[in-house]
Amino acid sequence: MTGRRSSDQTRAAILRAARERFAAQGYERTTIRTVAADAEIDPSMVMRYFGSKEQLFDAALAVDLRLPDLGSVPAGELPAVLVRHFVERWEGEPADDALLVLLRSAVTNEQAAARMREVFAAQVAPALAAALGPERAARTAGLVATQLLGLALTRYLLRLPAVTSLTPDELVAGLSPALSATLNPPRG
Amino acid sequence: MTGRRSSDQTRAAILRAARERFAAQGYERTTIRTVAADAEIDPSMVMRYFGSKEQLFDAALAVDLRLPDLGSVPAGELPAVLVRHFVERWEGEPADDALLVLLRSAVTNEQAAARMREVFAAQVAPALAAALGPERAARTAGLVATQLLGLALTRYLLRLPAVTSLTPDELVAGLSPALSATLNPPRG
DNA sequence: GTCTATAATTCGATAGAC
DNA sequence: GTCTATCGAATTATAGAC
Repeated sequence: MTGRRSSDQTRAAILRAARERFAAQGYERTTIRTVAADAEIDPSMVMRYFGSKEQLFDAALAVDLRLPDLGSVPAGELPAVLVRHFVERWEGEPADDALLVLLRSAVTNEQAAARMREVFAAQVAPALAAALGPERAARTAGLVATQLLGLALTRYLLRLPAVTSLTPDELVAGLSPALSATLNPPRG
Repeated sequence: MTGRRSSDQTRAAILRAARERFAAQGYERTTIRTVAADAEIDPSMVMRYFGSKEQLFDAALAVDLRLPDLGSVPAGELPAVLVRHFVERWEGEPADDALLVLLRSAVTNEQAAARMREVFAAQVAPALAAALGPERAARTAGLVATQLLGLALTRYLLRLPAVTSLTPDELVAGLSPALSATLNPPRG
């Protein structure tokens, strides 16, 4: 037993610090030196544990949306359940840096954009298919993503006052009709 | 008359090259050297004309959405007009780098995010107010922005296959019901 | 108006002592 | 496992010749 942290503790501390920095500053402006300082270790330890800045970034991009089984949600409640799940995911305690890292980085970094497409294909699309059936899911998944990611973009990244000023309940009430219309477009 | 380009030509060439680079790579990965190479001049000329990389960036962020007078659009057609305007704005010829620079940069750069909020307040909000009246506009502008910017995010930045696979007409048809429901929420 | 040369930083990555 | 020292590369920005 030494006074040093275990490998796992050190590794976890580095990853936590890296996610905070990547989330706040993006890939380029985040330096291994500042991550190491946040984790209270030597910069060379970051290289030792993760090999390179790019591999550290890749580890920070791992995200689990924790979507519930949408197949057991009554059809009429699906829009509200979706909006509420993502709002709570973004604003829960502790704030989820992994989600922020992924979205913020995906906009300027092709490696992260590819991960975003993977997350969508592996987590969002199947969950929607369970609720809507494969055909309707295939037809509407893109538009659902547009609205849910649009919310994250304007509220958590751009911080448009017109969006940040809304309460979570107002967001659910305001966006559910739009999602509902997307899933069940009116005849016309 | 010399063989050299005029001041205005040189300045415009620099700005055009800068927008392309900022749009494709974001602020940090864009270097004055590559911008100068694209514009076929010496890097020091960029400094001479724009003072610094940050001031060049600021010049590249100027955007005019060219929104039409929404007050003269029949209420029922407003959603489709909005979606079509922005899709054409993004996909028109030539591709509008200024718009891409602004959105891409605003996600990781506070200077650009502030500009995005300014553009929203100065161009989007007044146009919506002309169509909907000040009260309804104030209530729905944030949700409208969520959907239109969400479209740009998923289609042009993240390039989600579920969104890029849609044609412009399919986008208009698919998103109009959602916008319509936002502007005229069903009683409930 | 345009270019050369270079100053002054900063960063990722490596080698090696302990 | 942790740290010191440093290399090599890249960048913004400036000074000054022509």
